[in-house]
Amino acid sequence: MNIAPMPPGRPKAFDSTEALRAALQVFWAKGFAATSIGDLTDATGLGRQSLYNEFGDKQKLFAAAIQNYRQCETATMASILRKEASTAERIREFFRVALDAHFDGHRRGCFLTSSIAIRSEIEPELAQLMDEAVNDLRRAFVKCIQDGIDSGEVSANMDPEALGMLFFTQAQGISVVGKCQRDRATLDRSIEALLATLK
Amino acid sequence: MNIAPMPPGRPKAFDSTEALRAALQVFWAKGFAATSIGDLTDATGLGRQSLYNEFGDKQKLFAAAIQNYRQCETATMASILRKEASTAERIREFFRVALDAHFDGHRRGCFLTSSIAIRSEIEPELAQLMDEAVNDLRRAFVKCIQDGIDSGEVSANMDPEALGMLFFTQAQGISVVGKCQRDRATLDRSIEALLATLK
DNA sequence: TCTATTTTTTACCAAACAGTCAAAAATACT
DNA sequence: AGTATTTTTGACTGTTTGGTAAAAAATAGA
Repeated sequence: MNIAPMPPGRPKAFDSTEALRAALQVFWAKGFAATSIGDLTDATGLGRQSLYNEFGDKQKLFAAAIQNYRQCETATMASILRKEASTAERIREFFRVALDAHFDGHRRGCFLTSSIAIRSEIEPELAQLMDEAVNDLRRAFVKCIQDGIDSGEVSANMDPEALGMLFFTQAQGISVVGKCQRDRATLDRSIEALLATLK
Repeated sequence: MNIAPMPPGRPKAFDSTEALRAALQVFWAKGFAATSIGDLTDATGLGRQSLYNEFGDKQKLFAAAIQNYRQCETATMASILRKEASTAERIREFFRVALDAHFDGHRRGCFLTSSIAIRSEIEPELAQLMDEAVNDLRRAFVKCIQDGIDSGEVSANMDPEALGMLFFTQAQGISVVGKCQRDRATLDRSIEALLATLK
């Protein structure tokens, strides 16, 4: 495998995905409409023109941020639901990690959840992108339930689509509720109550 | 009881709460940051100056919209949880009404849910307002569970705070998920699965 | 009809906005 | 060293923004 030959012209003074991650943080913290190009150049360190050269306009950059979030954060969370463990244990771990990240850190909730909540601020073409990204997680929940049915852990009478949707919706809800509810213990107990549906 | 004496000066050409409701619709549809004063004057029919005279600035108007939503929509939904029926039946009815309104109508989700999701767009003083408003609903769920425990319908081993939080979070989640999930039937079945936690 | 008071209308402002252009700077290749 | 190519810099544009000022219009009471 050859190393890519150096292209002619002045080399870029920034790392593209690093800049994208910085932009994502701003969109995540402020939302699409409330984020200005100035906010983005500040956060990325890129000059205005460099930002436009690299990512196109504000909306294209937002789309790229969604994609990056999907590939990094969403994929990581979904992978928890595919671990080698019982269905209940995987789901418990999912919510534990989600709540840890939330309460120990940013308290910003899921970027996709917030983006969907304000989707009307943005163009409809982006809506589809958000739907696809968030559906990765829903499908992962459904698959996790199905695994439990296959292994006999979960009753075969159960409806994996409905149960998957239930857990998925709860995850979305927590992303919102976590912003205005600082009592984590009650949220932990509510998840334990939810896990009882598997029995 | 006397009728209010007509004040001096030119009479207002609009109804204040009617204008507020129109403004609420715009904020609900577009979000705070993406709503311009022009959008608001268009929707209310008020002149720019009349809008400022009546409601103060954009943020104060948004606060008034939240209050109105709390008193109308949130209160109506919470009252379903206090009806004369079993705990399970009240909750089932709650979600039925919520999903009916969503899928038959605007598909905009709960105004409070969306506002909380983008709360960083707005001033922190408004955050408290949103928290209080949405907590009305959480408390209504807790009370509904407690009623079930008192009547013997729900096991006394259950934790009403945790279960109330569970249902409340699910309601918030549905408000988001409903925007990108057009399969209502699965949502209905997920609610039935959730109601099984009461047994 | 005149005065006091309030709302409406119209015009306006400075700031912020998204996006563009053209010149300057930095590199690879010859 | 010179040329081709690309990125960076900094200025610029027309528009939209939230908010305000002042005059015009509409009413009650005298």
